[in-house]
Amino acid sequence: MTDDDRNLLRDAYGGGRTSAPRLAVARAVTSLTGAFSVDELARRVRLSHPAIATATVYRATAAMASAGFVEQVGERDGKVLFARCCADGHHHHLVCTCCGTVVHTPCPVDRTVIERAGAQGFVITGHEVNIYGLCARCLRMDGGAA
Amino acid sequence: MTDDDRNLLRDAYGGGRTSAPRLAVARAVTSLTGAFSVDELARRVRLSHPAIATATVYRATAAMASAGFVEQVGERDGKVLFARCCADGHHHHLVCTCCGTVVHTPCPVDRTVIERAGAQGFVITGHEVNIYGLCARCLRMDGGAA
DNA sequence: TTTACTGCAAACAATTTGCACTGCA
DNA sequence: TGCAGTGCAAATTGTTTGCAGTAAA
Repeated sequence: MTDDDRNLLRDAYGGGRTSAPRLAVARAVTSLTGAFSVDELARRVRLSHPAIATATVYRATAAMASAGFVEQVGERDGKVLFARCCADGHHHHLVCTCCGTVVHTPCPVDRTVIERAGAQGFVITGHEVNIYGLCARCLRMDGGAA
Repeated sequence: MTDDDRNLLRDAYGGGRTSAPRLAVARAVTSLTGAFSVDELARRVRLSHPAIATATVYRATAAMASAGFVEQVGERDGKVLFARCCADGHHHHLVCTCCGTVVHTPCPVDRTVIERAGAQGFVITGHEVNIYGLCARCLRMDGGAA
């Protein structure tokens, strides 16, 4: 257990104990470049730690989400997608439907929408915005393959 | 079976047979003013037709969605929310988290977001926008109650 | 007569939870 | 030593599906 490991655990879980499974899950998250579902994360974790249970990965993911280390960035096939998120402030995510690459985007729900809602007596309390597309790399591969 | 019923069935399912369960489900949809989950719809249907199975309501809802008679407008408690939608063109929905009232709103994912994505080599292929809030009526009741 | 539609129940899959156990602090 | 964290397996829950029966066309 290095200092780096301790720092990672603190960042990922906002405190708590330093166990091997939690470290393995946090490392797996940092090793993934884009969006992932919990079971994809669990599969990745098991490459190096086959004994770690899926429930543990779910619990660790929930802890990381509440610590703000990962964010929910949409869903695919009925599974929730998460991604590591370093960006500050309110923003949303473009998720590549091919490789899962995540790009930040400012919130498109702007003053106009809020005012128009207000004009109808509606007060907006929250919103979900998930934008899907293809990243530059996948576009190239798609073009090359097709 | 009146002509109105036949018209409703045609609108709701885009054709197909005129059966009592399908008519009951379509009527229940028109009787609901806002967003509903499938099991809420099923409960409503059973007020008048207790024998109609949940699976039938799911199948009817899927048929109505593919006919464009209802649209998915978000989710709540892990359940997909649908609503009757008469609006044309691309738009999204403001859903009152209190009573389910649905209000249409233009798509906030505008040129700016698309261009910014394009600048990063990203081509947007789709998006989900669900906006939640409180409608005028619920705001008043909330204010009055609190 | 054909077959779309239905009811029923079982299947499914993502996620959560109960519980006893382990090992970090 | 105490309790957070874990593994395992069962439970939960929204939704789908297989199948045989019914009824619309």
